[in-house]
Amino acid sequence: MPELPEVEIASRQLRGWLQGRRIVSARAERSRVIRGQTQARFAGLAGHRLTGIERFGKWMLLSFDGGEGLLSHLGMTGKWIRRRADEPRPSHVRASLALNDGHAVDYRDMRLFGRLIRGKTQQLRALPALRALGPDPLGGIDVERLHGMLARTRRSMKEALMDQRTLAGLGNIQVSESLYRARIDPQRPALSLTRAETERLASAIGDSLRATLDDEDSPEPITYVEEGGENVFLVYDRAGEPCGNCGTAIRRIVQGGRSTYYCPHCQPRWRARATSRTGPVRAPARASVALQKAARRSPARRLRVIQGGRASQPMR
DNA sequence: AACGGAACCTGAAAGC
DNA sequence: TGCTTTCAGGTTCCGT
Repeated sequence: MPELPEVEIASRQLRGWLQGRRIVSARAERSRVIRGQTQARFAGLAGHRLTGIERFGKWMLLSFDGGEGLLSHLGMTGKWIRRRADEPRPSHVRASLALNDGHAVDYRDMRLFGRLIRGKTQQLRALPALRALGPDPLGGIDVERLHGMLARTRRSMKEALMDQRTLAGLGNIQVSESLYRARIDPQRPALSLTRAETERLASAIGDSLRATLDDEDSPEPITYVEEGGENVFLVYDRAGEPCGNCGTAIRRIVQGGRSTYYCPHCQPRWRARATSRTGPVRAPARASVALQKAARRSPARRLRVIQGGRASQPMR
């Protein structure tokens, strides 16, 4: 389920779970998640302690003493979870770290699109997968650079923002959400974006990321975006529902094989030479009454609220 | 070099 | 009821 906000939450959780503990034993299943690597390499984490976790877009780099490292990408369905060591392992667990505090931290991934790469921290940092990434948007966006990146591709805004070299960490949800907030047509050629619009987009991306992060990191019941729960997004997965800003039905189209959601009124079809003087779409305080109603009528198909940091319903 | 599309996986939900 | 199709928040590879 992971885009930047979920990975950020995951890294904070991992930090809390691993910091100050020692890994008693480590094991990985033979699976796609570890591709060419041997299981013995994972076992080599035993005896080590976490020294830090960094996030680069959707990647997490866990550093351990002795220069050992573990690079983690959650793919589509990857997730780090924790249990007491004496509790049974859930399904789809591809790797486990047993700790000296009586807990085990598992990497669970149904669809196997995620990755775990073991190695020296130094080597991992040098991997092309990391080096090719654009800057992380949570640290603030360099508008000049973003404008430059967009200016050199003929692809649509949607596809340009999905490219991890543009900005690292945006995924299918955040791109739809950001373009909606910035009132930009997702089908518009990226190279047509003006400097002013790029500025608007940059702040929309920041707003969208922070909004999702806040939703998922609320102090009380921690809410993760997963199967079956409330849809906290403005347009994502809301085809047919009224736009919270103007009431027009949200539309779904497919770009680069992925769904894009947008409001045809707030994000009018761009035509060459069109001038744009519109301001950013403001997020309704929480969600408009209309949206909340709609959400109750038809709860999102595969978004589920998970509370207390644990899945309320194991994936089977 | 840049682009679009298929491939890689499993499971849930919708469609018939 | 049960079989088939569609869809899913990711990257990577391959042909044009």
